[in-house]
Amino acid sequence: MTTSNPSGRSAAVASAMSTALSAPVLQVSRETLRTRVYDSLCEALMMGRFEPGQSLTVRGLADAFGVSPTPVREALQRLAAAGALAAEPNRFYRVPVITTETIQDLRRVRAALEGMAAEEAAKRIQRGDLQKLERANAKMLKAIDRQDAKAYLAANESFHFTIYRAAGSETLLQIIHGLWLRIGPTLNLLFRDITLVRGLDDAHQAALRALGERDGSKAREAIVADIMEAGAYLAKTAEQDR
Amino acid sequence: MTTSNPSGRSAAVASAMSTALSAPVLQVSRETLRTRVYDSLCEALMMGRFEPGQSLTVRGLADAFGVSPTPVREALQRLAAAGALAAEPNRFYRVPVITTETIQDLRRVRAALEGMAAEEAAKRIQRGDLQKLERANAKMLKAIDRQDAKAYLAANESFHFTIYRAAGSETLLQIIHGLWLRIGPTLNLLFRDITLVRGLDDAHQAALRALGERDGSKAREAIVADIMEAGAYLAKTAEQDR
DNA sequence: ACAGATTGAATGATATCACATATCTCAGTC
DNA sequence: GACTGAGATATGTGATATCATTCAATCTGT
Repeated sequence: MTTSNPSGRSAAVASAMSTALSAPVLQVSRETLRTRVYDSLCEALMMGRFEPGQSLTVRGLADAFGVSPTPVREALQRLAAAGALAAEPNRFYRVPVITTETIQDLRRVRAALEGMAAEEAAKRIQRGDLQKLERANAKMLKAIDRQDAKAYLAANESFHFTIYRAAGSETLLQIIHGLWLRIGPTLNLLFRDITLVRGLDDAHQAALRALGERDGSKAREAIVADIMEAGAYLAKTAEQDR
Repeated sequence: MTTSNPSGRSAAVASAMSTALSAPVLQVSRETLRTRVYDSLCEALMMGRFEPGQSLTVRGLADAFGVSPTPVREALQRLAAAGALAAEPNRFYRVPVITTETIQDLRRVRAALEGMAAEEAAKRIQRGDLQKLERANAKMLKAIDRQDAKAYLAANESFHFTIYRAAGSETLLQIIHGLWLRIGPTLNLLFRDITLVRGLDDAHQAALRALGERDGSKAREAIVADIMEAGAYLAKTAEQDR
């Protein structure tokens, strides 16, 4: 056992981690081990491979990744500093269980920042990015048909971040990424077992159209609507859980 | 010598650090060493004790703080991840020299987020916080009279963050703090040697009034104006330097 | 049988050590 | 005199060892 969490899922997760990391990317990269670990953990969080409340231990992950505790601890610390993990004093790191208040807080900030990014993206987006958006959207529709939540969420992430990258602001991109890291586990948990419906795609369609027409305020509106919709759904489902 | 930077200021800075940290805060705190180091470095960055371009070394700071390299390395890494320091591979950490493009980028994001925080603060701010704002403002005026840039900047920071804390969003607060960390060294450097003028206070007066009247959009406007003004001044001065 | 004390295992934090690499210094060479 | 390259030095990074703390299971006394 790599961790002591009650759900007992971490061994499986850890082995997934291990394979993810064991592709050493044999370029001349200046990539440090802790960066690799950090990136792997980010992806795991974003893809919902960790459940809220699950505990992560330094040694457990170090074994899973096949590295020493040092870079793992530093990656965990960085995630904790960003609010993506909760660090309990002298205990373990934990995937945070966020409250509905926090969800709403995040939603407000996301709406402001991602809306701003979308508006900016409308001015600068290139044809290639628009095509990329079309493809991501097509993937989402297919995922809905197959009821494949994982593929849906991956395509959704790709769709959004293609837009945000197009905004050309490194600052915005970093902050938005940090926000997604926080909401990711909870979002993905809730999406895991539901039936995906076509309606979820409306806001994306609107965003796509607005970006194509280079209409900044419409693009903003569409993204904000998407965030609000998902957030409302999330809050509703969280409410039911209690 | 604790570092090898050409300006040769780091020894003095380091000793200032040392005294800052050597007050061990003998509470039962769960505070870790790396957190203490991180906080000290944050404050140093915010107060302009480091110049853009200055290099910081793990071992140098460790000596200055009287701790082992480990917690220092982790604090530096965290700052680098937040964009408050630049990490040069197998070289040293460096206080970033930011471009005017980055300044404008930061300014846009700051305007959106700090404006949002001010608007929210207008709804929720308490009488006690308003008094705190008055005091901070009075300190700023006194600092202008004395031409004391350091006191001015400290009071300015206190003023702004009192507002942002009043907004009641931990998410916003963290992000804004991160943005200030990035802009801090450059901002403080430029303010160090100028003659402070009364006009700098206008936006703060307007913000204070708007918050007192609980007028959210006016409060937003005032804060945005303050950011834009300072940013324009900053860009102008940076332009002159070339 | 039960409540409190105790001990042992697990964990994160820190210190120390080892290593690869980038930069600098300064002979030696053309 | 300028340049090249080997060695020295400084640096961040990663691994390992040790420590303090926490928590839970066990033990003990009533």
